[in-house]
Amino acid sequence: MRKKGRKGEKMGRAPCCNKGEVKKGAWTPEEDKLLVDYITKHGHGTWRSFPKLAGLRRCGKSCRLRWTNYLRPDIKRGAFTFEEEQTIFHLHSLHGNKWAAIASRLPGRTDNEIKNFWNSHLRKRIPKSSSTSKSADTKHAFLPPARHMAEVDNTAVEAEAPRLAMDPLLLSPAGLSDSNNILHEWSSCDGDAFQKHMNFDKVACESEIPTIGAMKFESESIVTVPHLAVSSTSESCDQGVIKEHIRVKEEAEEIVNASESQNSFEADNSSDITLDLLLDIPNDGEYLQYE
DNA sequence: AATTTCATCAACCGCCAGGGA
DNA sequence: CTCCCTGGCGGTTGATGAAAT
Repeated sequence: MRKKGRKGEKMGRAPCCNKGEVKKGAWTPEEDKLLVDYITKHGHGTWRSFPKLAGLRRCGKSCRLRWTNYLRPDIKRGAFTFEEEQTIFHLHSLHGNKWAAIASRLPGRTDNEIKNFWNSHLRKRIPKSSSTSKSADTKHAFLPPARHMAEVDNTAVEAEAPRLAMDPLLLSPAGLSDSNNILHEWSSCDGDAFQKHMNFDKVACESEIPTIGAMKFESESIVTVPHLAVSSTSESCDQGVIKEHIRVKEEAEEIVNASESQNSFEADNSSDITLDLLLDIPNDGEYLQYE
């Protein structure tokens, strides 16, 4: 939702500060000291007026960012721990790229830091689209072609919602008009499957890739079905993944069957198709031939 | 040793939501 | 109710150093 410009003003956003007068780029130790000293003594007050008061030739926004991302005393620096990685994966599976929300659950870590860590480290462990999975390097190969929840952020869900709502296999009598509800429901399903597969991954593959749930929309609820997405470096691990995947599919079948018994509006032969859609399994079992 | 490529991360940019006038 | 200001957020960029050639 864009807001209207000011009366009598050209459309377009007014700059937050005079670009000609403010300094940009890396902060110097002197600037850091000025910023910290002032905030320590007076607090930051209004960020817009902060630079002038603190004697800095910086944009207020830049000052805020420098403080919140780097100079704040409670910031924890250094490598992320395994537990933190797990937490990030978990929260990302729930919230998508809501870095601030994720950061709020990781004391001492900033949204910027988490975002960078995700983009430079964790994202690489997520499978690319199934069409490219076969040619992907085997070091970070995934079975089967699965869609990580990381890719199902708000935008994706919103983009998918109309299509899903029109999909006869997934059609819900209640409709899917509100993607926030989808996310909400999704979030409310937090946990067990994810944790289970995190543990599985850890034991079987020493991998930290979480799983996701595939969604099936029912009249008043969403059923989540666990999904495998495992980074693998060994054949034995792949075998384990396949077995686990089969087991998960069986579990999913039970869930789908149970739901279908309450939703007779669906086509009779839809369950298998729906299940495969839920699991993103190619019909020809192509992924099983994966090398 | 020089050059190129890659990875990381601090910082910037533009958009949005919330609140006050 | 509308407009405006501010803080906050997420995506992207660019500087820098490390690794590879």
